[in-house]
Amino acid sequence: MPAALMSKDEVLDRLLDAFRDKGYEGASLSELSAATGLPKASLYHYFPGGKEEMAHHVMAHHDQRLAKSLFEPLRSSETPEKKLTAMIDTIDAFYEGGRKACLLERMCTAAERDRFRRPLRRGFAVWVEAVQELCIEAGLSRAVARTRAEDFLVRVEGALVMCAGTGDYGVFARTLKDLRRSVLARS
Amino acid sequence: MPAALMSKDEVLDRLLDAFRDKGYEGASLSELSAATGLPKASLYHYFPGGKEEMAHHVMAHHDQRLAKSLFEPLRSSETPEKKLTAMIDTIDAFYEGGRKACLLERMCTAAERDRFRRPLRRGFAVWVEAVQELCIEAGLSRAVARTRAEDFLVRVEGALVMCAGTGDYGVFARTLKDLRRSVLARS
DNA sequence: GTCTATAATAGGATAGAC
DNA sequence: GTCTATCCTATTATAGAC
Repeated sequence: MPAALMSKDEVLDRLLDAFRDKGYEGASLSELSAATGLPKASLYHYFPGGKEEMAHHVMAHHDQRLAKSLFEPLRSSETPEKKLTAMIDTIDAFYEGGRKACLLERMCTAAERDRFRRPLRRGFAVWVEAVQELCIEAGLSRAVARTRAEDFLVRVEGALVMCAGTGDYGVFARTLKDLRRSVLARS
Repeated sequence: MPAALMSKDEVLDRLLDAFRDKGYEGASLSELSAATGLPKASLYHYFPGGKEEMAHHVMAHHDQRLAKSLFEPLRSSETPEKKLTAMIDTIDAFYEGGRKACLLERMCTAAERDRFRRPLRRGFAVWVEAVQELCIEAGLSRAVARTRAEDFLVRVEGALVMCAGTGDYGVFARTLKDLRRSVLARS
């Protein structure tokens, strides 16, 4: 990628930041250029398909990051409770307490969302399945685990929307706090 | 507004639809023109401030609609349980079972969101307060009612995001079903 | 491989006839 | 009040020098 000044991951990190801050249509090539420090023509050199290709690569990069920071720790030999705690801590950090938006949410509310249907479905599905497995491990039935996992995502995404709309980040903190105690609970 | 061919409310309804479908940056003037049947110049005649003014009027119109369909019924003399049921039925219809997006969510994830901070805060606040009052009426403490109400909004918004991302509208149905029984519950 | 300069197009906004 | 025709700017995208 950029000679050796910046790694591919570094570039993708910055594009990810730009997309999740501004959204797909909101992130202009000028901003993507500024965010990466690369002139537009250089971006096109790496991503001949333009903005759409950048977004696809960013989504794949996002998958990687979640896989490493969120899902990999779930495969450890800790108790489900400890793994849940770790996951929620990571989520809190990743979204900076509700101050940063979710890439998936930004992409699925984009006017061009149809072009990203596959990676979006996949992105949500992978996450839901990870939480579901954790619930199963904690002794919940497959069906209950599934709805718990979907509800988990619903509340994280919803809390991020509320924070963006109101500026009250306490909602995110309280949502995570409640999820810590409710996700794996019996009954 | 348009001579007498279309009422102001009709125009605003169509603009509302366009904005909540495409988002603020995604809804181009050409699309807004097509959605209303009015040429761009006519739109500028009614909204001299352009797209930003249109969005502000649409948000005010949205407030009106929610006030009438969601909040007004809450002032009836029915039981809180019945009023909650009515509210959730209305929500289900308004979002077409999760197939239609929320205007507030679309606007607060817009790149230009700063220009709509006031109406966004207000839009969320009015809604939260309405649900909070309902919870208080049902016998919950002010503090509990507040978190219940915020959680209500969090889950509605989150379910809409999940539906948009996955195409699985069962999530919205299940979320509403769960809210019907949990929002006013004691404990 | 990298960047300056520029083309092509779409978007927001207006002029001015009717 | 309404619409056709047009302007200006920003945006995506590319050519081509180095």
